[in-house]
Amino acid sequence: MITRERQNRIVRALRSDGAASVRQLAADLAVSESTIRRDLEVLDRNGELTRTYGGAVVHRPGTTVEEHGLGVAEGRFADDVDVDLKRRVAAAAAARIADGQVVVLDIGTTTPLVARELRGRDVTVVTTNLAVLHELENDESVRLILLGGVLRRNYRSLVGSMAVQGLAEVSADVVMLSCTGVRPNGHVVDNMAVEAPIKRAMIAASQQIVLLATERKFPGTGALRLCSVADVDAVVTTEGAPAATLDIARQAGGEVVVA
Amino acid sequence: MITRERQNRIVRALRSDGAASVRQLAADLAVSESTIRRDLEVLDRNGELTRTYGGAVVHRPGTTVEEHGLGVAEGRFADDVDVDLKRRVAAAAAARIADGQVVVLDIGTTTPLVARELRGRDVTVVTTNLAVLHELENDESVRLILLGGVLRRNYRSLVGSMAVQGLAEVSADVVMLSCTGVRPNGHVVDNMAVEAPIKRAMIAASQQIVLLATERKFPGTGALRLCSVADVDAVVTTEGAPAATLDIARQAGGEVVVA
DNA sequence: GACGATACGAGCAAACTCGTGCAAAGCCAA
DNA sequence: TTGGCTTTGCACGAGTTTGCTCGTATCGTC
Repeated sequence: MITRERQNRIVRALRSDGAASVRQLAADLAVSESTIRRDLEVLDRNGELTRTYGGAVVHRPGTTVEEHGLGVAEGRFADDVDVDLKRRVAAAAAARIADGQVVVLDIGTTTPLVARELRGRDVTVVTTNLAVLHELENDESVRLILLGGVLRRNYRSLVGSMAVQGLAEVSADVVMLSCTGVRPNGHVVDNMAVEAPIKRAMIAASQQIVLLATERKFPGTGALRLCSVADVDAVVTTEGAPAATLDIARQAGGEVVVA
Repeated sequence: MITRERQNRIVRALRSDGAASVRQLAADLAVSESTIRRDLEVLDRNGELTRTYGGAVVHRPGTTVEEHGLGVAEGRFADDVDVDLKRRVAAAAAARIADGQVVVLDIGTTTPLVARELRGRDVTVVTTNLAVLHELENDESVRLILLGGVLRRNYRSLVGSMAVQGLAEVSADVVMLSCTGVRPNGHVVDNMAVEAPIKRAMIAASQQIVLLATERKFPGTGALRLCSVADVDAVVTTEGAPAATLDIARQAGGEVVVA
């Protein structure tokens, strides 16, 4: 059997029961326990479940690699490559943040990975992203400001005018912006109507804009224009991103970081 | 059996009964008492329950870091009597809420109990209380609005001007107000400077005020005046509350509910 | 305050689970 | 087919969990 399909079956089995043992899974899928252990290790690293001694449990809904954020938006399960790309982008982005700075972390699945990198750092994080809250809730060193809003459970975020209003009170050093697509003409776009105004307010509240976009976001999808890559101070991306689009940013004086 | 799953079963068993003995749990889960003791120790340390001699009781809901909130204010450990009083107050308060209403839930340890009672109900909840968020995060039927603010980890709440600003956008049917004390002269007081303005804004945003105060809050402590019991539409309390203070509310046309 | 009963935690041996290294099997392209 | 690569199952040393025993601490009762 193909690895990916087996892993999907494991996730489904866990979803239905909430937990499963290595032995049980090995019996159900007719493979050895070693194989199950290897699969569980991968799935754990991708945040799709939480490994326990002797088995695994479903990850607390939507904490890291939300099947919603990724599954809904892109029509498939997060796969190793994508999560890995995001993790590299997140690490590179976090490295740009200096101690004492105020950072706005956007909605999305990449920003919680940035948040994780910021653990233990002396920074202030502003967000509407509950996954970010979850990452930093117990970290005393990070000052965390949660913008208000209506809870959108599927995306683990807060939206609405309250978030925009709250941003009016914020002055940040940098915003880590995520999006659903970057067009060949340099337009940074999103496909969520409720998020777009918040993203625009985040941009307005921040001195510097850092765009987080793995190669998969070129060109991506989405009709709502947030800004242009020419407006951003830095694009953090991966090797596969098209040079032509990145050049638009470079020519406008923006930095391009390939993680 | 998987450790984690067993611990979840223990917590569930406790939630349904409120308390359980080591012997009973060992029999139910078909493991030795030693194992149960070890599990209880872990769960106690995580704040998910409170160990007692011979068994355990549910920790005051809101879990984990919650003991700071009350531990700091009222002494080290969860107090069975107090939790029980709060639970009764919370149930009586929740019973007052009609379907479709908008409810503001204050900071504190009683309001998460109200939130739990509201699970599955068709209501809108407005709060700065992360313990309330935690209770309702996965309940699709409740519409949840989180006010913004700076995370105050010890008290699992959001404070600051952003919360007050956010409340300006809110029009609620009722606020479930908590406090640290109700003076014999009827003054409802609190001892947290950062919370008082938010509580006042909550009152302003709501048509009706319901004060949640177990008998322990009479007279309680605190120097910051929030309002008078004469201003509230209902006081939900317990048997031991002084009649004289409650009469102030009654004479002003307020309802008094003894849970 | 003393006593018997019960509960507690530490220590220990046995059972179980883990991850890794390795060889065989499976797959793909040339 | 061959050759290179990935995946799988097994063996094994290391680490974790479990149930038992035993000395100590706590509870309820006298």
